[in-house]
Amino acid sequence: MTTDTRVRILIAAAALFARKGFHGTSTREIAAAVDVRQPSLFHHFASKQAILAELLDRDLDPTLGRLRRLRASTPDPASALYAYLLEDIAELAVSPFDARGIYNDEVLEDPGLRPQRRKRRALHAEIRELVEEGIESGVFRSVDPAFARRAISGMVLDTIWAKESDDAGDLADRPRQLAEFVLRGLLRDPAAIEAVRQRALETGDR
Amino acid sequence: MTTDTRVRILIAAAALFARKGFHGTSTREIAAAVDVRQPSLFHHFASKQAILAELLDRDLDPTLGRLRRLRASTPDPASALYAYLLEDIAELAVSPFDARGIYNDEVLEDPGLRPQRRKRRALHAEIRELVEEGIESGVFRSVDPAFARRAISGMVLDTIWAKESDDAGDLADRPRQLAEFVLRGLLRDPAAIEAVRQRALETGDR
DNA sequence: GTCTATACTGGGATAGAC
DNA sequence: GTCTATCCCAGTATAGAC
Repeated sequence: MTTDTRVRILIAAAALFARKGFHGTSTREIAAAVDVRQPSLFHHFASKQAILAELLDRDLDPTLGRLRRLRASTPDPASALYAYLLEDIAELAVSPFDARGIYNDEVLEDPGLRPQRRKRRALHAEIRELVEEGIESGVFRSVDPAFARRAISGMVLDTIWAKESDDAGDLADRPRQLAEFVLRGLLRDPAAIEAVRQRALETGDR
Repeated sequence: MTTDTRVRILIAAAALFARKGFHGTSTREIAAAVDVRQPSLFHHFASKQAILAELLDRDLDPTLGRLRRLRASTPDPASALYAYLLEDIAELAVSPFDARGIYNDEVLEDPGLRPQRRKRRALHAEIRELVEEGIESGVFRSVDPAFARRAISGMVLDTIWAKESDDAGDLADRPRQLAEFVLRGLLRDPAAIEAVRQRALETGDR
C-alpha cells in the first residue's frame, strides 16, 4: 500500500512550489508529479490554495509549539533561542515537505490564508519577545528587536534554500552554525556562547 | 514634463512584484498603476520578463561594481565587507525600484534570465571570496564560507523586506545594525569591530 | 507612443460517468 | 477516488488605426 495520495500531493506540491513558486506552479504539474489527472486533486483539496494552506499549517503549528514549549521550559532566553534555532533548522532539513516555497510573503497576503498569516505573526512575535527578554536581562546587546527578528527569519529562510544548492557546504553542521552565528551577533559577551550552547543542549535532549 | 513612461513602468512593476510576486502580478495591473492601457507596455518592453530583466540589471550592475571597487581599494576583508553591507542596504533603501520582489529564486530560473542569473552568481562569489579571505587571514572564525554567504544574503534580503513593515523599527540605523551583526558573527575577536568600522568608514567616505 | 480590438494559450475548477 | 470532457476566465501578446 503506497502512501496516502493526499500526502503525496502535499509533497509534490511543496517541491514544485519551492522550485517555481506558488503562482508559477500549475495544478496540472502537481497532478503529473503525483501521476493522477488534474481534476483528481480537487477530490482531496478544495482548491490549489488549500494545498498551500495545509503545507503552511503543517509547518507553522509544530514550529510554534516547539518554540512555546522551549520558552516555557528554558528560563534563559539565549539558550532558548539557541535551542529553537537548532531544532527548527534540523526539523526543516528532515521534513518531507519542502518549506522553501511556502513563505514568499506575497502569497500569504491572500485573504484566504488569514489563519496562516496570523500564526506566522505569532511566531515572529515569540521570537521577537525572546530577543527582548535577552536584551532586558542584559545578556544581549541592545539591538533593535524588530531588526534582530528579521535577520533571524531571513537567515533561517535562506539557510533552508541551501538544501540542494551547489555551494551547500556541510549541511549536517548547518543548524549549529546558524545558531552560533545568530547568538554571536546578539550576545553582549561572545565568550558566553559556550555556556549558552551547553544549557541549550541540556534542555533539548530531555 | 513627467517622468519617462519607461521608468514609471519599471517603478510600478517593481512595487507590484514586491507585493505579489512576478507570477502573481499581471501586465494589466502594471498598466493600471502607470495609467496606460495594457498593450502600451509592449511598446516599451518586449515582454513582461524583459521588465524584470531590466530591474535586475539596474540593481545587480551597480551592486557588483560597488563590491568590486571596494574589494580593490580595501585590503582588509572585514572592513570591505562592512563597507559593502553599509552601502548596499543604504542604496536599496533609497532606490526608486523596490528590490524585494525580484530575487525570488524561482523566477531567476527561467532561461530568458540567464545573464541576470550569472551576474547574481558572480555577486555571490565575490562575497564568498571576501569571507574566505577573512578566514585565511585569521580575522574571521573558520565558518563554512558558503553558509556565511547565504546567511548574509538572507539577512540583506529580509532586511529590505522591512521597508514598510509595521515592526520596522528604526530604519535609518538598519545599515549599521546589519553590518555590525554580520561582522560580530564572523569576527574571531568581536572587540576588533570598532577598528573594522573605522576603516570601513574611511574607505566609504572618500 | 498610445489606443481599441482581438487572438491565443494556459490555468483553476466543475459535471457526471465509472 | 479517479477518470473524461468541458467550462470559463485571466493572462500575455499582436495587429493595425490614430
